[in-house]
Amino acid sequence: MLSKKTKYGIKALTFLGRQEGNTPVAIASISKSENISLKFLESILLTLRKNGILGSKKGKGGGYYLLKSPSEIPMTAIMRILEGPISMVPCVSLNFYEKCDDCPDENACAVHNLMMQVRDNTLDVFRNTSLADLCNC
Amino acid sequence: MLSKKTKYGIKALTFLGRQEGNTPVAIASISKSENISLKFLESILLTLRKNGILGSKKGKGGGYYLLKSPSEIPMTAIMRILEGPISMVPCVSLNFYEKCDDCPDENACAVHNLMMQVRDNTLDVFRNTSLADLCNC
DNA sequence: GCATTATCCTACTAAATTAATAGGGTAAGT
DNA sequence: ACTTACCCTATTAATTTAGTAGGATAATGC
Repeated sequence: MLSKKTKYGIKALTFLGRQEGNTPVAIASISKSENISLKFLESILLTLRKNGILGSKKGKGGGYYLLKSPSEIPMTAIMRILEGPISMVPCVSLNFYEKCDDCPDENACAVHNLMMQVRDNTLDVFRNTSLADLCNC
Repeated sequence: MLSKKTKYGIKALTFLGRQEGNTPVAIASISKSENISLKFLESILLTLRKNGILGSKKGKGGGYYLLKSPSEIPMTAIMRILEGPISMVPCVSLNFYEKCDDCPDENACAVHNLMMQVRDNTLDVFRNTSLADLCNC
């Protein structure tokens, strides 16, 4: 299941991508438009900023803005920052790999091989989708 | 993330599918072979039985066995019983649909449309895979 | 330079979910 | 009868998720 954090994060990014120009948008504006708890959203935008997706400006007229054009932000990046691994099991993760405790041989593991296929398919979607695609729908 | 419940359940089913004939296998055997906590596995196999995947036999020589041939058990069925929805958000789920609180219009929701694609791709994998495919690897 | 605005940041808490564990009940076989 | 092995409910511990609290910091405008 997708966490609310990721869901809200994507909605906020889409909202920012749809703005005219690249002027900062206050958290409160996004929060109201997208029905997201202000404080929760605050922490989400903070992690997006720390991970190089957003820039911010303090004080009056401040807020958050995209650092790149939406078409240059692939969904793989957003998903990994917000949700973590794209795979359903750590043992098939490219970026968050971990060995399973119970599994003596990964290549003989049915779950491993099945989830590898799922990962490849999911990855395909995220690799071929940028934030720009989400903004135009 | 895939729950341990689902992971263990798939491993147990694969183990059963690889057996010669269709004689009952004791929980304890599966538990040892696959390194799964006996009591936890017990509850997993119980739900698989209640959902028509497994049959069981009590007393000496008893245990669990598949009710159908592995090739007749699609992964969609197993996943839905063990893990629940295949979609990452309830609003794109075919079997477990739920409306989002925050979203006024699903068709205009970027998350909805993206996750629809992910669901279609994941579903494709599970629909085209049966337990038999997992047993032969 | 002071008031206002709005992000920054840490810590905490409540709720939900997951992963087990405990322990006795029930049926089948020898 | 006795043993084996599933049946079933309830409880608990650990983890994760979602959200809150409250002040610190920086920028802007008068």
